[in-house]
Amino acid sequence: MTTTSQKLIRATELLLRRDGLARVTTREIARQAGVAEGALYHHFGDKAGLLHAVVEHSMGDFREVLENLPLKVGQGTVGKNLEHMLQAAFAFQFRVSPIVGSLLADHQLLARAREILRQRCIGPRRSVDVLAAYLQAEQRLGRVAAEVIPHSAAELLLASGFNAAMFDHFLARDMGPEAVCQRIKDSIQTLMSGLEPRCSVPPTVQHDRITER
Amino acid sequence: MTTTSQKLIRATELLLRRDGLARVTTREIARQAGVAEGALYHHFGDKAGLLHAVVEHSMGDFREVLENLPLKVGQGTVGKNLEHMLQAAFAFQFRVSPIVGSLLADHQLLARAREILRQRCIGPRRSVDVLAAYLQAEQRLGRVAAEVIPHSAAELLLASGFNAAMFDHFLARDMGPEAVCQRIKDSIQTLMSGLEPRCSVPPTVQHDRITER
Amino acid sequence: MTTTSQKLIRATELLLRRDGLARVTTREIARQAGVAEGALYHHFGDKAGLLHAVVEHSMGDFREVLENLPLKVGQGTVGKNLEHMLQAAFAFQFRVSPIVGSLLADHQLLARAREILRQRCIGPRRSVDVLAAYLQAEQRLGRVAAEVIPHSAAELLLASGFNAAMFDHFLARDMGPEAVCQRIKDSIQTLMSGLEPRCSVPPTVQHDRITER
Amino acid sequence: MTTTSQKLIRATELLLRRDGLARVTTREIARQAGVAEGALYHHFGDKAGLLHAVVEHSMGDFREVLENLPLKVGQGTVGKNLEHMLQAAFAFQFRVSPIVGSLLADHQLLARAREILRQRCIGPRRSVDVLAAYLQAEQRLGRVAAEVIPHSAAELLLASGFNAAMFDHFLARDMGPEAVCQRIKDSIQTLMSGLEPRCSVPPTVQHDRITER
DNA sequence: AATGAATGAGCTTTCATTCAT
DNA sequence: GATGAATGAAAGCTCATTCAT
Repeated sequence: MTTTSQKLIRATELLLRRDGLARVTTREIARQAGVAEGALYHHFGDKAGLLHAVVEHSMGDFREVLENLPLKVGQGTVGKNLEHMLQAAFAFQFRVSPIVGSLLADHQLLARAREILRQRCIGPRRSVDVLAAYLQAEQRLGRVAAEVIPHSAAELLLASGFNAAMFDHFLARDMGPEAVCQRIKDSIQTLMSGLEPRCSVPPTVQHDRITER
Repeated sequence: MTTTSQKLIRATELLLRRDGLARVTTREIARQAGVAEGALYHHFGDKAGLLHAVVEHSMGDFREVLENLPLKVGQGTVGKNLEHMLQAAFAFQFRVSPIVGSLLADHQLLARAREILRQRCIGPRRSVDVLAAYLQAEQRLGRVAAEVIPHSAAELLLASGFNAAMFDHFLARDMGPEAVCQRIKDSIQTLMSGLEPRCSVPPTVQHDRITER
Repeated sequence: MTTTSQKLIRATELLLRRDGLARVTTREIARQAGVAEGALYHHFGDKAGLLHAVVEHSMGDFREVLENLPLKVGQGTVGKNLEHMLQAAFAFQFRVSPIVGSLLADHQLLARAREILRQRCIGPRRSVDVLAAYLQAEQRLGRVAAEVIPHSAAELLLASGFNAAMFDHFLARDMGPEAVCQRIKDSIQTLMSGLEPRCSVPPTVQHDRITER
Repeated sequence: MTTTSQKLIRATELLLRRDGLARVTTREIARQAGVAEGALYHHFGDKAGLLHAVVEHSMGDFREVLENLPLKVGQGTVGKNLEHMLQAAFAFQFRVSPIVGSLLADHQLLARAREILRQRCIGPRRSVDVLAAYLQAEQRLGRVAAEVIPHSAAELLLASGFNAAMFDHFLARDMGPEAVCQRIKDSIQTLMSGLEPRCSVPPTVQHDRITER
């Protein structure tokens, strides 16, 4: 059985992605959910309340993945660990991107959202901090190069996913899951190896695998 | 002398950053600019027209920097070239971030903006492509490691700046120019060196390549 | 044991005085009474039905006092008889003032209330008539001056109380019982003696007892 | 030429008297005034603002009459002076009665109205004070009986008019101007002469003074 | 070119009322 | 009798846009 609140949250997610907050009216949400407009106010107080419920719902298992990252230090390979984390991050970022965009368009909503995120220790800054801490720990074990600035690397990795989510949204394109997966792998490979030529690797090897897209 | 259109564009930029599009009314824009509401319609046709004028105005010299990037191939150092490009990119991203947010909140506006950007070859995809082409060229010269996936590296670098701009906006913080400059340098250093320990570290530790497709 | 209907009536009286009908919702009434909203409809049919029950309940012993007034003709003093009657009238007027206000704001409710009052011979006009009849009877006995217009005097006396009740409500002040009592006594004294100087009383006597308030 | 604001004020007065505030919608006001709903907000900010404009407009020349009352001390006859003042008072009270009633139904509006009245020194208390001061001055001249309590007499007189206005409204009756005029004259005559039989009646009958405090 | 009063469609929100449990 | 989630009509209000001056 789907409850009224669930119907409303699902309808809102759908419409937000399709039309953008500014075009999504409470009337339309109720219609799409197949319930009366009043139900929205009964369950969520107001439109903003519903929006925040949608954000919560969008978090999925990202939080859990974030909490477990510290346990991975020294386990498996750094690349695999990063990959797992970024998959979860991207799923989250993809779901919230329509809302984050909308919040930037309304600073009143934004202020309210910021406060909620702060209270729950789940803001964007926190993700960066957790990832940076992980990288630093691996650095101590010698599994990450000493020259690396952990915070900077963490930003680079997470920004990549967030950016991709925003672009998908911006360009109204919809990468399939395999494309997403490959994009994440590519980012990690690039960041793992670094731009500077390695001493041992002769620069004679030409490769061109990534150019046709 | 400041013309009426200039006054309107400046007022809009200010209010967009301060309050977000959803809270910015034509009345408020006119008041802030010190002109009548009707003037807005004389000069820009409608509110969306004004918005697009603001985007154009926000581009600054970024376009020029982008055009000149191919000429830098093989010149100076890769790091310096990237740094110069990212500085200009960030300045642009910082200015447009309030507008990008607003566009994501209103897919009708977004569609119109997308069309304009496509016509002018100035969309976000274009920046990535130009930067990727630059990196590939440097790679052919051996100034960038062979394992690097140019497109992926370009995304990583630009995403970093865009992300930072969005976060500044999201968190209502305002990094000073020096902090911005340092952040960009850090990103480049991190990406240049790569996460994997360099040759000096005994190469016995095998790291998993994530290239299997 | 307090029944559900009693709880609802009390809650309504309280909220009506505190917030005014326009701000009193059925939900709030139910909450204050500690019962479900539906109960209101079981017991009173609709919100207007509840309101009329509150009016009935507010009548207290005023009706009885009114009925007994004719029996007082020629008994005790005119002043004491009037005082007793006005005390009861004021208590009633004080209780109904929030409701009278509300009725004046909604002529649909008002029409319904008017009908009920007419059927029960308890409208405001009836009070004036009863009091006027009493004064006329006393006039025949020579205990009230012959020049007095009984209906006019009755209006003056009742208006005074109604007015005071409305003002208490309007000014959100709350005269204590002693102040009310004194005000009624003053009104009666003033009306008893009349404004015109009495032949026998020399106007040389200065008095100033009432000026500091 | 009738301006938009004037049209709105007139329409509101009409509808308020006919239907009561709770039944008067902004849509209906605009329709009756023959202007767009937005005009209401352009000129008065909100519905409450319009209401206050209606009150101001309803004041007519009452304020002026009130200001001039002190100049009448010792002039003409007390009865005529009172009559003139009460005529103006009633005209005002009659016009505002629909609004006063409505305010009592909505304490939020009421609070705002109270504040405005206080700032303008034009509340109901002020009228009583001015009239009481007049009576006291006449008392010093011996033109009003020494036993009279000026404040109480002032209340009695003004309450009479306010009450009549409320009743006209409550009973949906509409006294013609002559009836109003006569009622006012009757009230004054009654209050001038007083209820107690005059000297011609043997003063042997002791009446109880109710002054003990 | 510039003005700003006027417009009115459409928004979010409220709340008396119903009805399955 | 009692409950309270669900309803949906209708309210106050906003704001991009027009147009006579």
